[in-house]
Amino acid sequence: MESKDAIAILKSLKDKGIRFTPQRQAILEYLLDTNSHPTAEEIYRQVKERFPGVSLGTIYNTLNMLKENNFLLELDCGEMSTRFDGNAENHYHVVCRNCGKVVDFHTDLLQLDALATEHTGFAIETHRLVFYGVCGPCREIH
Amino acid sequence: MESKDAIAILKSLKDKGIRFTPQRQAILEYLLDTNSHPTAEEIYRQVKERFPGVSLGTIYNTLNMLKENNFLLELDCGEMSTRFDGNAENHYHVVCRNCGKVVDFHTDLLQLDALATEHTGFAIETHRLVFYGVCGPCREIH
DNA sequence: GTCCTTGCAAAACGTTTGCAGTTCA
DNA sequence: TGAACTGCAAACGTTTTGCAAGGAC
Repeated sequence: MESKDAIAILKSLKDKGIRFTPQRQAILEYLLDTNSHPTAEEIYRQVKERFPGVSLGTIYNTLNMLKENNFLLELDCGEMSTRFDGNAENHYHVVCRNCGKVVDFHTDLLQLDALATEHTGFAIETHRLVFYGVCGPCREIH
Repeated sequence: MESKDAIAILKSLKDKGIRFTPQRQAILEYLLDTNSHPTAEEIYRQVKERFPGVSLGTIYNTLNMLKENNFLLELDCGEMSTRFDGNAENHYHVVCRNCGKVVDFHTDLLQLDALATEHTGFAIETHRLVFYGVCGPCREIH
């Protein structure tokens, strides 16, 4: 069902001395299984249902480990708190100013990096693009 | 020297019942005069040199007021803390992964909004685009 | 057996809020 | 005069850190 496999990812990290723990497996499986862009607190609540004793510290520990290894994307969604995206592949986000919903949007805009390099002389490695607006359902209400 | 005038901006806000205070003038003048994308703390330190008694609360108060009135842009620069840009016109940012420098980069990419609307059905109002890479000087060192 | 990871609690961090006194209009 | 604003300090929510116990390899 999942395009990526939590177990495979964790095993691939063993070379770096990163250990496979059931908590990490549960966190990663949840992240790969959802497309809801959860906050750290939401991840904590979900994982706690399978691991009642898990601590928020472990959630942050694992999120930071995954971020450092590029298996996780951290999103800044305007005024909402930080959210996480288990899909670190190239895609963009659209945030509803009214209900806070975050939607993925896949397209290929690699030419933007070349444009930025040309203007600034930086060696551009990546970019982050977020759109803000009002989603379909919220437009009907207002 | 400045393209915008702090006094003119503050006077234009009087209609909304927003008062002109010397602290606000000092904060706005500093923001318009710098292109260094300061953090709230940096703004506080700078303004305190002219107003030794100014409080960090007043800095945040003023920054929020300016944000609400679209005279200020709030930036999320990856792992660094929030930074502010006194130039709220359409432009993009390039962040150096090595030294943290933030550089402006002006270009017109309004067609991106149309692309996002087409893909998602949102009424897109604005977008935020940040590039990450390594700046010229840092490339020479490494 | 080693040392990485865990849970817990306290601390740190950036930002917001409450309040009494002050200032602008 | 009266509402808006100030400085100060306490509170807030999120994230990080310290440490002793536990678990992976």
